[in-house]
Amino acid sequence: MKPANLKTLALELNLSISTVSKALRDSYEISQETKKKVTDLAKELNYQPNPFASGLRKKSSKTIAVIIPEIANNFFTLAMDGIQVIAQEMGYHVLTYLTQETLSNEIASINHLRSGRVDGVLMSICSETSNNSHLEMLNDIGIPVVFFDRVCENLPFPKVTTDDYESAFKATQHLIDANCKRIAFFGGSRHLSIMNKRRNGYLNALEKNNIEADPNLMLDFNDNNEENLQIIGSLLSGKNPPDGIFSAIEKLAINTYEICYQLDINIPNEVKIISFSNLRTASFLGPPLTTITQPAFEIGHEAAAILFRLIEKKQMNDIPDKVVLKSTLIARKSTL
Amino acid sequence: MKPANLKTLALELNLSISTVSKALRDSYEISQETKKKVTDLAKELNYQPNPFASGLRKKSSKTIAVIIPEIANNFFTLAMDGIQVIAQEMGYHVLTYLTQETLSNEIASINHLRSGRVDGVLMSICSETSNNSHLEMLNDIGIPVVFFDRVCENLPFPKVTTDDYESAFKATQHLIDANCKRIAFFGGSRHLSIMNKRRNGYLNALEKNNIEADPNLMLDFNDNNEENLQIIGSLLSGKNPPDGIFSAIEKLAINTYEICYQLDINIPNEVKIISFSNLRTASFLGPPLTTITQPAFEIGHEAAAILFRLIEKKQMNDIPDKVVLKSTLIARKSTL
DNA sequence: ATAATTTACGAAAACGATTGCGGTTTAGGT
DNA sequence: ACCTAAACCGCAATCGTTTTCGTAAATTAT
Repeated sequence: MKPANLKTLALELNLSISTVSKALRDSYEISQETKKKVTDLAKELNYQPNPFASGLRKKSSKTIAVIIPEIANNFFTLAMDGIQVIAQEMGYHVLTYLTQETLSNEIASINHLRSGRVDGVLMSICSETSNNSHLEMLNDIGIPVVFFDRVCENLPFPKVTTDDYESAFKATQHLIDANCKRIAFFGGSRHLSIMNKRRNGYLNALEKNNIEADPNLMLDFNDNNEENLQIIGSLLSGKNPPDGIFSAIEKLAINTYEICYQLDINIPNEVKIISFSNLRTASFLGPPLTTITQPAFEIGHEAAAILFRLIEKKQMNDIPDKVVLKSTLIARKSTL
Repeated sequence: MKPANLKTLALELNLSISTVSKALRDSYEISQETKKKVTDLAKELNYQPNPFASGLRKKSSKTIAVIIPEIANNFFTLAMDGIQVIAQEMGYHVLTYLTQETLSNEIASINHLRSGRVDGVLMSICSETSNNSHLEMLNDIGIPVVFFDRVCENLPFPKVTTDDYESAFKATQHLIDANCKRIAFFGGSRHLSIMNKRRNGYLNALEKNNIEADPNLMLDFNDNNEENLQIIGSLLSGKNPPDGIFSAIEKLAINTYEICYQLDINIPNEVKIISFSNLRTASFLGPPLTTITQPAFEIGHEAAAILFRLIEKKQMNDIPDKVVLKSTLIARKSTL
């Protein structure tokens, strides 16, 4: 059964297509009487405007794109939830693109958006993104963009993040306060500004406590899980292992648990662990994991809220350049 | 900067719009020479066909919709990953709609699809969905649909699920083998066929072992987390508590852990737990949780694969009515 | 009663890509 | 030299909606 269109309605009501269109959009040019007849019939036939036709004509799609590295990740899942909630409220549709931490995918995704498919973009860059010529293209296109979490610092788009530096500082201080002497940092790609901020927070906390940073304890991990397990394994089973670990990535904390279980290393007695994490089961791990928990839902929600303001060009005056939402340190047994 | 369109290319090359269009679509009517000139320029100007224009004309959008109850759920997240991977491969875009377990949202989402916005739909129904007049509408529209996990049995769409009955049977048998005498079943909405299958697997396993089912031990939960915690709490702290729990829903198992921590109930000594779950940290919980793990990624991937076959009308002969992928029982300490 | 508005609607041109059809050129056959 | 057919390309309609503009009728003002 073909869906009803303006022509159908117009024919049925002996009106012109343009009148029907205007009636549905509540134009002042149309009488109340006619409007009622039109909207009634539209409801009866369950008329939905063809999004391609109106998109073509109006050059707006009521659709946004979300470009993220991965979805099977508690942070991004929660952020996505925050995005979806407000998008649904505002009557927007959400297209998702996963880059799988791969630059070529990121470029391909952005290329899809050149054609006006979406009215705006929410984005968290992938770990391979070092130069940003493809991101500058977003600027050329002139489409509203808001970065969240993994932002690109030197681009003129609003950014929603958490207080990475401060949180990392606190996390490290927390380990120091727990009497750790050799604190390792588990980080990710050096291309990501959030990683550098977290690393700096770690370094400055060490410095403030007159602890010399040991390069052997600062590890950068990539996306290869097997390799990461090996690296952690050899660190923990080697000589001079750390007695505290600050993981900037949730996955690495879980990997560490796995290795500790394998090597029968006691957490927190032999090594304490704190990690950036949105794991809902952090409290029920063996032992419960001390976490820095980002307000992931709120980050997504806020980023989307800003994007919609940009798209609808309302309150353009108070569009913030940066929004920083605070993470919370939740102390649990893994650092006791 | 406006994106290039056919007119731009045609003007630049002194060709007609139709020639350019045909050249890009590799039509036999166009000479190799011209094709090369056109594709070269298209690449140079980074031409992307306007999706609204071609969607309007061709009545196809290269887009699919995924309608799921929630995204902050390990199963759906992984399924989503499986869907995205194949969609990206096939050059399709993915629109996501979350119903938040609410029927009205489900109806609203489906209504959005009446207008040809998408070429196909992947769907897992929400727990409030009892009657399915709105789903039958999908049939009227004539759009390809594939159900996964939470399927609607009496609709003529392909369904991808796991072996819910058998897995539930095995799970219950596993508890019986672990010497549990009073085994509780934690389920969800009775509207969902997968819940009924899991409940039946539980009941039949009891029956086969000559254990009489105790209605007080069969609990149906809704989406209210606080309430659920209370119910579990009063069950476990009441008289005649269960010595084994089979949870058909991951969230309820986590809730149970929370209550056990609160009430200082020892798992597995006082109560053993097994749960349907895609928790990546199941092995590291205190104690590690015995799980029935669904092949979530594969379910999403397979459902999407079938949908694309339907959309592209290829191999229509061997479109399966049902695909059942097996879950695996992974025994861990919570049932030791 | 006539002029000036206002109200209510329709005609038609966009938006950009696709495609059937018709037309022109070129090559090949006789 | 003429004819045929293949190769190559452009015209124009089409998809459904939006929007500008024009205009008749109804209302108000003079």
